[in-house]
Amino acid sequence: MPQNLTVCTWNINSVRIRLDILRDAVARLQPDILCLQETKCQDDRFPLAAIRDLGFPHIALNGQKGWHGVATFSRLPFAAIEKREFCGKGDARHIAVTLGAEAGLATPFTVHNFYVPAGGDIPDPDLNPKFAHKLAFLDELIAWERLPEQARAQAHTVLVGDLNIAPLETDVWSHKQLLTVVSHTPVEVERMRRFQATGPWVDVMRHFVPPEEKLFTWWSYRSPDWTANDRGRRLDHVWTSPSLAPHARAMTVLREARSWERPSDHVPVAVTFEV
DNA sequence: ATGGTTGTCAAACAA
Repeated sequence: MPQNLTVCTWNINSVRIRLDILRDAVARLQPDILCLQETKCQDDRFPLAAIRDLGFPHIALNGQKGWHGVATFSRLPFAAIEKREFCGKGDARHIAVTLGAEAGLATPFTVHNFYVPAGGDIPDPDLNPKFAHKLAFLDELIAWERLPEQARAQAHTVLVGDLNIAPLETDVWSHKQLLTVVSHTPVEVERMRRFQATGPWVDVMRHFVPPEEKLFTWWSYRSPDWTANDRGRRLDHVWTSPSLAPHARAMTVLREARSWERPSDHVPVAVTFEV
């Protein structure tokens, strides 16, 4: 029996102060698997009861005090949870969950949830250690041996998260003006493409909104009115293994969430798969 | 060209 699985990703920028709009996002998107980034909450302070009340009994956490942090919630049970550390810094920037037979799935379904370093303001690794860290993080992703090739071909895998890079010209409000702005510089975009080629990973959001059209998931807080000239970027992504891409049925970028009370600067993105 | 805002945790720092 095929079933629909909706996977949602959202950089929530503090999970504890946004439980109300988290509830609204869940009501709108009805995800089966919800991946958050920038939870800014250590694991022993996580609002587990509130998440369970939203309909997610299965919770996988990788948090730290004050900043970063990722979390993945599920309506269906996990067969496995895995966390990876990058750049030997102890940062909480990745968690993966796998759903299997316990969740009623014949083919295991793995979801990687990433929070890639933002990279600071100056796009020069010699002058800016945060940009150097971002590039080193991407180099580790490129070198990441996920699965043997044969297993990779059969597995259903999703990679979501705030990747902090807008690769296409239409992923930013002005390609020309952002070429020297961290998130859209050629050196980052080139590394992202190399990482994408290792899967290979399929940019499934662009199966629903063609690459010729602008598509954003983030609008800066530093603008008095985010709607005024739509100066956004697509920093949040949903990638799939080639085997899973044809199973994608729908995609939503919940733009309205940017206007909710006390919003995150990112909005949720959801993709529904028939598996 | 510059500065603009938000969150953590209580002074800077990160985004």
